[in-house]
Amino acid sequence: MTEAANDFIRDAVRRDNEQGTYRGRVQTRFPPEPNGYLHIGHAKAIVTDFSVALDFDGTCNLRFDDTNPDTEETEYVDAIVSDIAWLGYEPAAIFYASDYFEKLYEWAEVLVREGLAYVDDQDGDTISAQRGGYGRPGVESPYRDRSPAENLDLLRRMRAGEFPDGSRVLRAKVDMQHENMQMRDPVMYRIRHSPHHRTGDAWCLYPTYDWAHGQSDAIEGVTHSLCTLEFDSHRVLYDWFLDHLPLPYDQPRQIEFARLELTHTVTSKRRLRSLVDDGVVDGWDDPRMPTLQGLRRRGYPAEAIVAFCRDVGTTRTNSRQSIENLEAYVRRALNLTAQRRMAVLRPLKVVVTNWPEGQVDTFEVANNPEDPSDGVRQVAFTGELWIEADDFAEVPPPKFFRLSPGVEVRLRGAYLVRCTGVVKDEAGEIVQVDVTYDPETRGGSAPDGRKVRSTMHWVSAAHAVDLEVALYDRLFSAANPGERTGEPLDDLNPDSRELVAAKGEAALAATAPGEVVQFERLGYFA
RNA sequence: UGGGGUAUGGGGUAAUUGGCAGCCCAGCGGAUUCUGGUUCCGUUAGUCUAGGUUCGAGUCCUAGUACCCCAACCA
Repeated sequence: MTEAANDFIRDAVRRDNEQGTYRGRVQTRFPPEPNGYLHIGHAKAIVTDFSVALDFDGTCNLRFDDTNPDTEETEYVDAIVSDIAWLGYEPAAIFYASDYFEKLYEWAEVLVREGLAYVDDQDGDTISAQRGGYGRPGVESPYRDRSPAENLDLLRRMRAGEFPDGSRVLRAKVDMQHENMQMRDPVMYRIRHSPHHRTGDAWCLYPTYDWAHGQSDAIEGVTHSLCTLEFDSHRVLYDWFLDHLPLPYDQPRQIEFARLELTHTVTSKRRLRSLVDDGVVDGWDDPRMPTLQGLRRRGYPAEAIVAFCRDVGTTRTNSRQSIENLEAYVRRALNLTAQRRMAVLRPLKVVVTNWPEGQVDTFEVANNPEDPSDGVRQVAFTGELWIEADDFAEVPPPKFFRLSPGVEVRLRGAYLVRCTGVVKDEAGEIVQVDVTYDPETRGGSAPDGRKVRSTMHWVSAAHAVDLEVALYDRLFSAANPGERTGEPLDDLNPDSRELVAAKGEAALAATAPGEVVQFERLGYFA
């Protein structure tokens, strides 16, 4: 055991180990359905599944829950595999529920022979109506008491493709009066003459989640099947199936935990898909999406996401984390590694009135003050600059330390300058600020030791580059060393461009040709 | 309407299982700082309600309240 983290899941595992339930073995799995891209909510499940296994020297598999051919695609499989790798986890093995279709079918025949499953000829609406409701018992299907022999014959013919979609299902024979709706003879197999992304046309019979999941766990030798809270009421059924089957390993245990929700963030695959399908965003990896690929392009380092998921903990309490908390982890990670650049989002022109005509000065600036080993860069200084409009106030409010008439400030890494006047247009808007620089303060410090209250970002007008393009590309490469997006903002739709500019209140520092780095918030949240 | 689950500062999450309610985010105050960043120090604020057991209750008991999940041939 590497870590002594404390939560109810680890407590349960520890207890199992003490009692020898699984002879000390710990095996989990992350079981996504390949019908969409992984999002921040999945990261929580991934971190939980993998870290519990790792903490107890166990293993965690990736298993695709591909039991519904109508919604699943290889594209999603590939994306999920690479997203998990990006987060830094390596599955012990990659499996598919579809690997087990034959075994599942074999086990279904076992239940049929024992009189624990039957073929129902009724349609979905009828079955649903017969199921009853909360506080209302269900009624038994007229086909419920078919003989095992007849059921076996029908099941085989279902598999052989003799019947059309929806005409028959295989149901578990449990209890139509059961207070738990999941136990009222749940459907195990439905007929679906659809090609499957892996098994092609081999099957026209597909297992439901309930019939596939626990059995897949058992086949793989999973010990602790961690899932989210909404499956709590399925646990009785999970156990019921397993109780009646000849399992190759010890019977796995399902443990539920609360999913991760974030404020201002949509984590419903259905709604995310519609954003993609309706063209509201450019794709699943649009930086505005809460998908792992979107967050990655937004500049979130994987380790920040993992640390966040670990620290919010695993509980059975439904809750919603604030996006600010996640961002705090992102900032913490980026602060250590991100190279700084000066940037100006809302430019205001500054003219250095005593600057020698045509002179260009070059300064060497540290890329990252937090990490001196990260090198330096050259930044050009001229007599015509841009500063952030917010950094100037003609009439400074209380506690405003930046530029205003008569006040001296430091232009980061360059010179101390003092404001000598403003230029306004006919409408009275300030269009230019005049300053004088002190040649003795080259590099930003005064020989006489005098202090200034503020240090500001600046950009040489002649040397500045398009922030939007730089911002997007740099954010990506800051989080993914060595890579570039290859598609700067020009390739994004106009809306997203504006959003980047408006919301990228990059705590930025610095601006030098072409680069941006640290930021506080960037993105789009509904 | 029946069953299941969950309640700890503004948002999250701990408490050696009955023994000083701790930590993160946010807020506030201060120090440092060539990023109003970072870092450091300090600080505000909490056990759903009402009873009960106990020397002692977030934890145990009783009765309430609020919220979440379940009636797909989705997962």
